[in-house]
Amino acid sequence: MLNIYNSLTQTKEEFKPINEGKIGIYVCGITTYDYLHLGHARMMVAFDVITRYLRASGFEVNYVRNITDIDDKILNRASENGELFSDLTDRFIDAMHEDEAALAVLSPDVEPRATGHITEIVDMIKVLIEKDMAYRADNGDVYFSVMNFPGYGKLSKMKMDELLDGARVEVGELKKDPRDFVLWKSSADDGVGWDSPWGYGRPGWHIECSAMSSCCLGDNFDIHGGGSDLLFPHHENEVAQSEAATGKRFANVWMHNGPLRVDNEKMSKSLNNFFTVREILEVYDAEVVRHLLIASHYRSPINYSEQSLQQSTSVLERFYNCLKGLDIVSAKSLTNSRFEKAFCAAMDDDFNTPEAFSVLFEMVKEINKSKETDTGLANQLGALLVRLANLLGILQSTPEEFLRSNIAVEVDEQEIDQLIAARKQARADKDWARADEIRDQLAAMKVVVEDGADGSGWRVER
RNA sequence: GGCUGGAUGGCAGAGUGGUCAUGCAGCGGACUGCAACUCCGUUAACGCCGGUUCGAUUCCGACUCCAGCCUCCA
Repeated sequence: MLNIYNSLTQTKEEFKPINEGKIGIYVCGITTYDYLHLGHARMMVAFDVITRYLRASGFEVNYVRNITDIDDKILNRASENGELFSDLTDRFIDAMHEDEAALAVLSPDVEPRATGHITEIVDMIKVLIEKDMAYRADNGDVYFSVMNFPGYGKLSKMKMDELLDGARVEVGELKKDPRDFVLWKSSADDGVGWDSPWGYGRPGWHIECSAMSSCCLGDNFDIHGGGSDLLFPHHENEVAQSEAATGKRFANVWMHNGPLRVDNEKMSKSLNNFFTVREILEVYDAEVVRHLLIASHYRSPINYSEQSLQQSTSVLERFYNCLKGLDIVSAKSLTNSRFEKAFCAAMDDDFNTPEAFSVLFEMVKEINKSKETDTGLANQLGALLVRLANLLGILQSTPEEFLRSNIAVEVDEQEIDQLIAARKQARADKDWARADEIRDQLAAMKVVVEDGADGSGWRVER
């Protein structure tokens, strides 16, 4: 039984798909005017784990994650660069795909772009105007009329009158109510835009997601996800637009991943603690970063720091040390194991990855013990460990690949092999001084020697 | 000010009305020429004040503090 926390009801609920065995999930993707940052990566990895697990649980998943490729920030940036906005977005969409692939994030099934759905957006706005849920302002902007949608605030739990208190006083008389938000923005005739019944313009941010989700998954679908910072106003506005337009319930379940902090502060450019995925991956292994992002529950805040990265490194070293020497390729993965049951029980409980990890660590201990006594069992457990870890998107390298490479360290394998051979001779001669000297030499190269019963192995120090 | 969430051992981080989270670090052993890896054992926590209860870190209420959102934001 799968339980998911629903932001709408603020409780964990037993998950029941609309159509038996099938799940439609829509996640708010990114606005593509710059490289992916760590907060984006957190969202992508969180929903990657979720969709991986849903598929492993037997569901047929249709995972839709949109791309906002028209927006003021995009237009401003393109204008600064002196390039076409579409060239800018194409460039950063490619970069996004590279970055998420590096983090082992599987591609969504559909990646709709706002600019590819202008027709649906315009159609939805037409319906909203017909239903008196939206109106055209004098300058050609179209606004959603919040006071005409009685359910406004049900997702974010914001009260209508309190919103009024908090709303900024708008300059001009375009909006009838300060809480109203834009559906269609008029553009200058020579600017970027599309023709519409209200004049030349471009879509507002919120309406894009309403139109694209309906288009890809239908008016009512199973799960809508995104970062918790999108809950208000973005998701609240989506609910209002979609339900006002269709008269049907929008998403059944709302899932929100928690924020990412850097050294316990909100990540922002002004605090100078802003990290892009690609600059982190120049220094840290992708699996280490990925582990950091799933070591906490998806709804909890994550603190990104040098120390947390170190901890994730230690964790992965423990896993890969355990896997070292196992023959998991030809071993059959255990089925119906108590470990797998415990792992699934954790994941079935609102995707509790920290608890799932604790099961994986129990397996590590069991495997390490079995290595001496029952290699067949160790191999089988190892195969299961890799299979379960795959649902989290980690342990997908071989132990050698992981332990012997480090993006931050250059190693010369030939030289290492020579030194290890020389040390082996010294040890055979019981020339411990010489053996230790060679080990120090290797250590200076960031190489750690590990002596085993069947010879000496090595790994790179992290 | 409003809304939402949180406060767990040295650090990270789950969870539970009474009995073990887990990882890192620490401590004591084993293994090792010495290490590393690994194993065995072990220390250590539930913000504060009340209430419910035989018993609360876990439920209820007050308080304090923290974070996110209320403005573009994953």
